[in-house]
Amino acid sequence: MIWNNMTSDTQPMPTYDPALVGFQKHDHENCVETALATAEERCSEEGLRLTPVRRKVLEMLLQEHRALGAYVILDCLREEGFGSQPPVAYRALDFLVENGFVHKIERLNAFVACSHPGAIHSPAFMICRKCDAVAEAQSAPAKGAFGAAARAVGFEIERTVVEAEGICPDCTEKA
Amino acid sequence: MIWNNMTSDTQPMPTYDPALVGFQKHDHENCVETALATAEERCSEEGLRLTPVRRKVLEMLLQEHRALGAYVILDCLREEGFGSQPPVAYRALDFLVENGFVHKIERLNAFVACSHPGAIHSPAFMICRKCDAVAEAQSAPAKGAFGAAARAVGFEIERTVVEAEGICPDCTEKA
DNA sequence: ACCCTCTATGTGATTGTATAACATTACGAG
DNA sequence: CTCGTAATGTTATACAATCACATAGAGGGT
Repeated sequence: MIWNNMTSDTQPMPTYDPALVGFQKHDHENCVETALATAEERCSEEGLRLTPVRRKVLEMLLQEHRALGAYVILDCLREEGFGSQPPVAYRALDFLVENGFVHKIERLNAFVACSHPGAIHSPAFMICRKCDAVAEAQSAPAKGAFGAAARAVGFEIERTVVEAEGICPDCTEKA
Repeated sequence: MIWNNMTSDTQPMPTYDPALVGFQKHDHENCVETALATAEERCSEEGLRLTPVRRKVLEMLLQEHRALGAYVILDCLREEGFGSQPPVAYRALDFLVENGFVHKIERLNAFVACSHPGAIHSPAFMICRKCDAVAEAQSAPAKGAFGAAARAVGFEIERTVVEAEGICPDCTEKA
């Protein structure tokens, strides 16, 4: 169990604890495994093919629990013996995003594993500008004043991007 | 229109009417001039310097009334005799965004002139996926359920990106 | 088994987006 | 005028995304 071992230095570069999701501690080891299992189950149910490349990308994003750029992902794929050209990563990401396993963070041009896959949801994100941690939450922008404005002018909303930038509780504490 | 001043390259003429802002008709000629005048006034009031490059970029974005990529802007600057390297465009855009004259549309990696400069506001956008038209509206995501979720976990929101993708009234009519 | 088709992968090349680093110029305050 | 700062110019490069085309596999139907 990693989740009460804050001093773990196995991850060199980011001063970021993968056991912190949604800015809260959890059993990281377990969550990766169960998420992968769930994904596999859902794919076989719906006739989707969670191929090795796609599975590897999803695993990586679950493992890191933060937003990764496409080229970081590509580097990792290369090291694992997969194709090394950008389309390899982008195609896997396209599949995962289309089927709700992964979200794209537009603000960062990066990708993050979905926190509650399966459930139909329009996600919203909180992005810490200090440590780059990303937490997923729910949003319903079409329900509020913005949705009313859209209806008023006759704009038909299909999808919304909601991303808040700020300081996460962890970085607030440190300051 | 600017796209007629450009060299006869392969840029497709947008099937988009600049007199349609916020998906509604308006006096385009007039709005560009007054917006530029207002910007100049505000700059001299606040000690900001609306230099030739910055002014040109703002004028271009007002003229087009749609989201333009940084390199389209850069091309135009080059033709007007300004520097031709990316930082020239990006620095001007940084200035305009920082001071609220222009917004960045994260979803498109593009920039659009602000519809109500001066007023403090957290903008929200509607982006038509057919014609790429962009309309600006107001949002207050921190007021709703999302804001509550942020407060609950101790995340301090500084800025939010709200962008809705869908079909604008004009394109709905045509279909 | 076979062929067929559709999906997925692999690869090279290219285009678009953005920033780092450093030199130079313009401007204002003292 | 001189100095410090802001703005511009330029080279180079990193990162993001797509195009085009070739190859490999998985499944279905005969």
